[in-house]
Amino acid sequence: MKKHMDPGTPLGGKRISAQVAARLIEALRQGRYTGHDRLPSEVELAADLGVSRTVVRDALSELEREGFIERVRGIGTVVNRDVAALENRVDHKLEFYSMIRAKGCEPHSDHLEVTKEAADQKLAASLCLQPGDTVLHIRRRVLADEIPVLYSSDVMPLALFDQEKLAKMDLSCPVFDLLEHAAGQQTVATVAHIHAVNGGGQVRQMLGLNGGDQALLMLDEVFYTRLCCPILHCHTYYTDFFDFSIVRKLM
Amino acid sequence: MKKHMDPGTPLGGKRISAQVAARLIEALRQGRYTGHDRLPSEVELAADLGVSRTVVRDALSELEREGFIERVRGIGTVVNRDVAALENRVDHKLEFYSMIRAKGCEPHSDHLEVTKEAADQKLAASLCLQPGDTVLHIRRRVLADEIPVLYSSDVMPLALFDQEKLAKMDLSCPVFDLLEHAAGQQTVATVAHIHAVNGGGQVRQMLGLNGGDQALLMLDEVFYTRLCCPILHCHTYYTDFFDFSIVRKLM
DNA sequence: AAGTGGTCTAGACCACTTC
DNA sequence: AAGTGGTCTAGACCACTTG
Repeated sequence: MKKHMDPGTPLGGKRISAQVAARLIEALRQGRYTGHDRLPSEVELAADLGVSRTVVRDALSELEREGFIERVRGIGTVVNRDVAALENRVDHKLEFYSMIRAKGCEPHSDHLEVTKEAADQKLAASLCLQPGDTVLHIRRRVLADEIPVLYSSDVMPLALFDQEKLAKMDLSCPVFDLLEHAAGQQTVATVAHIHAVNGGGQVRQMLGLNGGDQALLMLDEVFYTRLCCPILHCHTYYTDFFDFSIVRKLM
Repeated sequence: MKKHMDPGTPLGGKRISAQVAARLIEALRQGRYTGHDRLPSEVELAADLGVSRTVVRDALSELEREGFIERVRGIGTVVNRDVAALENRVDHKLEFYSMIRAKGCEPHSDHLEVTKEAADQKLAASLCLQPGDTVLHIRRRVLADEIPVLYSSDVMPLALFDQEKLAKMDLSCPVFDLLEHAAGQQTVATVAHIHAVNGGGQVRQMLGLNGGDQALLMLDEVFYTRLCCPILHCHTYYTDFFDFSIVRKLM
């Protein structure tokens, strides 16, 4: 009998179901199956690609989770024509600089403020600290060309960091780089609260909105490591420069 | 040899993996595993519950998709202490009336406006119609006790409906009931765009905000059937009465 | 009756973490 | 070495839709 296919390939490697998923997503983005069209059946895909039906189902589960398709018993796998084209999905990773470049602008940031402060009770609770523990507070604004588009305030437990490494780093880099390189931590999920606000005088001034009546979208967000430990609390104020989208599954 | 467990039970029935998932979620909500605690291992759960590891993994996949847990190779299944307590998750179904009751208020709606209009090009595109096709337009505001908390504008293709059934219905009911009972359609997913706005004079007046400077959260949202057909376009303006949350997976 | 996706079992091997 | 989750195969039967 033929040897089984290699299972358990490393995550960064050539996981078969991920390959299949990526291939299908790419096909969708290029409009191969759009309209009210359907994908080939699971058995057909399995045969075409020379893998088991389970692999195909794993790949399709990925696509379904992301909203690209719906699977209907007795019917088939249906494509959502609109989802593949979405940008800035709040349910995915958001990278300020990429988002700005995607709109044809050149991103940069200024008004950087780095302080070490004592955590108040509320903040301590959200980051699993004791009130009074020291946190690293980084505030900045980000601009697209010369237009201010967001203001952010990031808070991390100072104890997380290797102080020597931290001292050597450029604090104007994304906080995720700080966490990764000076604290050895990665974030994999967040809990965010979404608000529409005016932002108060200082934030509005930073964003050049004093005098106008433009509302701001504010995300109040805690980031977690893969071990579900909260390590970052962000407040981010966005102008209407960005168009955020989200795919909701009504379960 | 022992007979296999019954597979393929109907969706509304007693699907084993869903039972396991529900049971685990309930345990999490009651704080059984919270803290930085872990769930029992997959093999252990499988043995405890008398099912295959696949069933357990299916259930855990569900929990992971919803953000309740993270699964870490070589470590185990870690619980996110904060997610189980979340309310009003934008990545789930939102029911106005339940949300209002959950805050201890009594919901009702008024200022209902029902019209039949011709779809402009933009609207037609979002609902897969021809420009000029007739749409059913329903506007209303919703109050918590006597406080206005949201204003919504819902648009559906008129052709979808059985006109006789529609005529018999109470148009002040949720649009989802109209779609289900007069058009035989259910929505399973949406694509939403999130904006912070002021809302303009009419909306602000409806929400009793003229004079103040409170910003509004606006969701511009298209609803799809399980066959990925767009059947409903909503614009909803929320005051800060609600606190919307979302779990983001950074993939 | 035939074809579709949905669920489940059983068994195997892999990669990662901890001891 | 032992234990964890991750991936894959193979096979079975079920529920739903269509002809």
